[in-house]
Amino acid sequence: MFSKSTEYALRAIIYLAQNSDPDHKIGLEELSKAIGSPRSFTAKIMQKLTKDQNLVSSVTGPGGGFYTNQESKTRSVFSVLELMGEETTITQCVLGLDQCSDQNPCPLHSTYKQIKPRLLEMFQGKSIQQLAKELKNEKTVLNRPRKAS
Amino acid sequence: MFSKSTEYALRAIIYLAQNSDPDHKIGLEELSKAIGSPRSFTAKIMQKLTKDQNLVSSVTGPGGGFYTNQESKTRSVFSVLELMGEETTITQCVLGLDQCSDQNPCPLHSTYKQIKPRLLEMFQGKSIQQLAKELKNEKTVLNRPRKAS
DNA sequence: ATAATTAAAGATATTTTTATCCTTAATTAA
DNA sequence: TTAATTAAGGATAAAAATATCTTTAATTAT
Ligand code: FES
Ligand code: FES
Repeated sequence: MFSKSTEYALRAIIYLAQNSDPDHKIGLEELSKAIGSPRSFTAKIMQKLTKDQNLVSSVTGPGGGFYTNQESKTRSVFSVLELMGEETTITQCVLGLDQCSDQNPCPLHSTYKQIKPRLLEMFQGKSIQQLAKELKNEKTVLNRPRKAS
Repeated sequence: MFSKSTEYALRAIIYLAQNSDPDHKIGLEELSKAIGSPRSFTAKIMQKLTKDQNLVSSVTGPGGGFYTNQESKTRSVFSVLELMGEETTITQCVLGLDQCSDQNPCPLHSTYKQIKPRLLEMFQGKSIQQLAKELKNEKTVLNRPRKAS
């Protein structure tokens, strides 16, 4: 559904929401291993995420790393999608027409019209923190286990 | 949501379902203009679609072109997605984990679990012919109008 | 048979996405 | 102040997606 970059970004920020705070930062090494993403590529994505204030912060040097503060954890999952330029994945026309609207509907529009709001709600209605909590409570995972448990 | 290739494929097959039959074939020129896709690239996609029997047929030479027969029009939109290798776009884990299942759910799984069946139904429950009919009846479009009407 | 038309097939080209590596800058600890 | 650590930034590289062009094969009309 989303690009690898966005998948990594989502996994990374959820991991940080669960495991970091301003007093406990996570290094790139731990982070990329935890979410099962290529280290250097993840570095690039983190640079993008830290560009946007309010989402992910970082500090260089010993003891440094990436972290989320309390406020950033309240941001919606959708805000991550926006930052990664993936709103269109949900909002654009399924057949690729210039705009998805009731004005010039494609043949799939009337059906997609019913699903799109649910997809938006799925991401807009969930905060990063909520996902992190589910991770803790419901035994969900962020990495790619080779064998199912 | 889908790749350009898949978007073109869907638009093409819907156009053919509406405008072609074994006695009235559509040339690449008309087809690519009608759906607003790059001509040569569309040719490649059509080759893929004609490889699968039952979906799109073609004939070379004067009067030749692409067409759909009555049976192929009854196929589901999902069958096109399968042919284009896009089932995973819907079925795979939103966070990119190896598998999307209740076994090793990611933090978004419980929410996506409610939407995924609707997305599948959206494509499995619609035949190509149904979309072509909507195109005719409900004034839907397949190209990219520069100005909304 | 020959010429014209059309898709199939193959070769390339371009762009975007994904990924790695190397150098620099910031921070901390000794 | 020096050395160590860590992310930032820049330069490439590799792979995949998108796109174009040229040649070939099939079919039809003359
Ligand atoms: S116009 Fe195509 S999905 Fe809305
Ligand atoms: S496991 Fe992630 S969406 Fe199902």
